[in-house]
Amino acid sequence: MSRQRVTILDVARAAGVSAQTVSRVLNNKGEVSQRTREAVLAAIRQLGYRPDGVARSLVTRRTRTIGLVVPDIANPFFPEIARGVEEIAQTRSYRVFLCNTSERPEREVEALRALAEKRVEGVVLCGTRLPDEELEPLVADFPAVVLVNRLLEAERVDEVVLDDEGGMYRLVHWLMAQGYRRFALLAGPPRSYSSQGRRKGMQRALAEAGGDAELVEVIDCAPFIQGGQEAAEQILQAHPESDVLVCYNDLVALGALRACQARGLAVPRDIAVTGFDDIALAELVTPSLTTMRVPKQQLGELAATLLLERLAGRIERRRVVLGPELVVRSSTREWGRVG
Amino acid sequence: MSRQRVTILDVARAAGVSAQTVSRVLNNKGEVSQRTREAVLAAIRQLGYRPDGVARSLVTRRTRTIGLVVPDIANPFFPEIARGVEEIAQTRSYRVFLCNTSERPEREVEALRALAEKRVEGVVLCGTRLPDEELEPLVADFPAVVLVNRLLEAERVDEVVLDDEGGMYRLVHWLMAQGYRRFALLAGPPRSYSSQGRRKGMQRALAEAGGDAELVEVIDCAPFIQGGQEAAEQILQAHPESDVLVCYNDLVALGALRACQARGLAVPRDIAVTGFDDIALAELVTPSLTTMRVPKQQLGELAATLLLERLAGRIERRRVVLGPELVVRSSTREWGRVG
DNA sequence: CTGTTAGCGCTTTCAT
DNA sequence: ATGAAAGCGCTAACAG
Repeated sequence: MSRQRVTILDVARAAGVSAQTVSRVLNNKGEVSQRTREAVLAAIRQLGYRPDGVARSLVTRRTRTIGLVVPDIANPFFPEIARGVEEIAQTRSYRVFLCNTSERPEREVEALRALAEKRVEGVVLCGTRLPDEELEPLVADFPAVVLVNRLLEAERVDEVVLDDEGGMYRLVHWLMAQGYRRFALLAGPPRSYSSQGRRKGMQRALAEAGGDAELVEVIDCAPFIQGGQEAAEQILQAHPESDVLVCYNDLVALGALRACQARGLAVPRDIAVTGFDDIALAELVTPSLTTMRVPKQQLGELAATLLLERLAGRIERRRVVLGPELVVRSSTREWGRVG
Repeated sequence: MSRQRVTILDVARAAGVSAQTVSRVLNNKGEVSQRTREAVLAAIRQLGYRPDGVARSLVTRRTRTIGLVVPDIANPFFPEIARGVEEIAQTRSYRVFLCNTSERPEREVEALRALAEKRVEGVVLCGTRLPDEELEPLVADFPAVVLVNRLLEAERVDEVVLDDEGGMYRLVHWLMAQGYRRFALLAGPPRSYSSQGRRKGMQRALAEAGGDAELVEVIDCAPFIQGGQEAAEQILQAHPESDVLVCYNDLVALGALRACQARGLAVPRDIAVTGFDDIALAELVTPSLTTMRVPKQQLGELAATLLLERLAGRIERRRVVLGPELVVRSSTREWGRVG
């Protein structure tokens, strides 16, 4: 393998034409006679020529590249989003830089800076922890930005958000219909956008119920199994009268399940547990989780679609709201079986 | 936000120096007086200048970019690998293109072509399905390639592989020590590298046992829950005397678990089930899975490390073999409790 | 310590 | 239908 790359000029010489003509057949631009086209193609094949995307990008000022920034690709919420983004991008010959921030805001900043220097045409930014005033100058560096599960009033920024509040409202509403009355909320990280929406949904549902149902306790927790387990232990200790642990997400719900098990409580007989997100785990654990399904891949597809639309020229901002869907499984009792 | 990018020349003019001097302070190269350095820095800040990585790459011939090709990022095996790769890459200021092939060989080819045009410096290629003769010319396009779980004798190619055979051998050996004698193998896709190794491990362990233990049936299956369930159903039907279903991976084992459940068989009392990989699910399902833990993130970290080492100048080829580790959980009976 | 010149590999513009 | 010239934004090489 030659370390010296073959360039468009080598091809031109081999085919006995100018570089310009080679460029034309490469890009199907301008008229080229059948004869020359074939000669050029033959030379390309023979030399194993591959156009240099870097040089091309420098002059066209397009990189056909976007960035995807996620807190943690190993968190089961994000791989499906990544797949959705990649899937759409690749249909339009875009490539995706994956940036993992390990949940650290400073690494978000760093990733965004690096992506800007790489001249990506746009960025899909998921679950950012950055405050508005930090985010604003950062997103201004890109021709297009789509925020997933975060709002920001800024030019050239579109948003794909989940209706967290509505989702939680419907879940709690349904739980009340099953006869549940004493709710404990394992609320997730207080500063997260999703967490705030889900809290509101819970509050709204309870407010509507009047004095009929009550929120026994709200406790913040890390959005992982461990966080859920610890939060649940506290709640079971302080408020054994709770009859359902409503969890920020499925991982927290798994932790809650374990805490119940550890105290010898049967789910859903003694106490119910609900999740949120519907990650793959949710239906595979025992008992399987009643949860709100978040269309994760669709979230990613939509984000990429909005990004590419804007790159294609759309000016006005768009915000798309996706609704989660109730999935009833075994971690809650069915209507009529409430004790 | 100005759509017209500010260039190094703008900075130079603003600071009253040449472009070269700006370049020097940007790259900390050559001596620059404190005074000018500050003037340049001030101009950079004031103009909001960001160096253009594309232009820079064109002249330096380095993109500080690598590619990561995976069959399916939503398959729980790969996100951790991706995290490992990204983690290492980012410590050296490299960025990672994520390419999802949806398990389709033609998309692997396409991804590799695109990465070559983007002039990535190297590629980490996971679980490729391409035959040697197709793979060879493709990898020749890159200064460095690391194959994960696949071997290929080719220049500038390093390999990170799992000791599938040894892992399966140890698992079966341990199962025999627990008293298991009639093995059924849900073997995964016959052409996969991992699958072949795991089959061999099983055969070697049984061969050593002499007539003491037997392989009741080997059945190929898709490496997912569904595939495992179907395969297990066939086996339970045709060979109800089997006393352990040894599964290609954890997902297959989950399918097997379901098939057992569907037939009213208790695991591990009536029949045992084992997995492979130790994805997050393995410890969360009921019964939790006895499995071989594959150090997935480490696989990714190692792959990226080898890649960067080669880019840094290493010439000789390296093959690193990682050993999986037995994790005993509840889907098998413990020694002494064999009925 | 700083500037000048050249050129990375390609496409754009303008001729012919 | 094809070619020549210019230049994208940067750094390498050399000069001073």
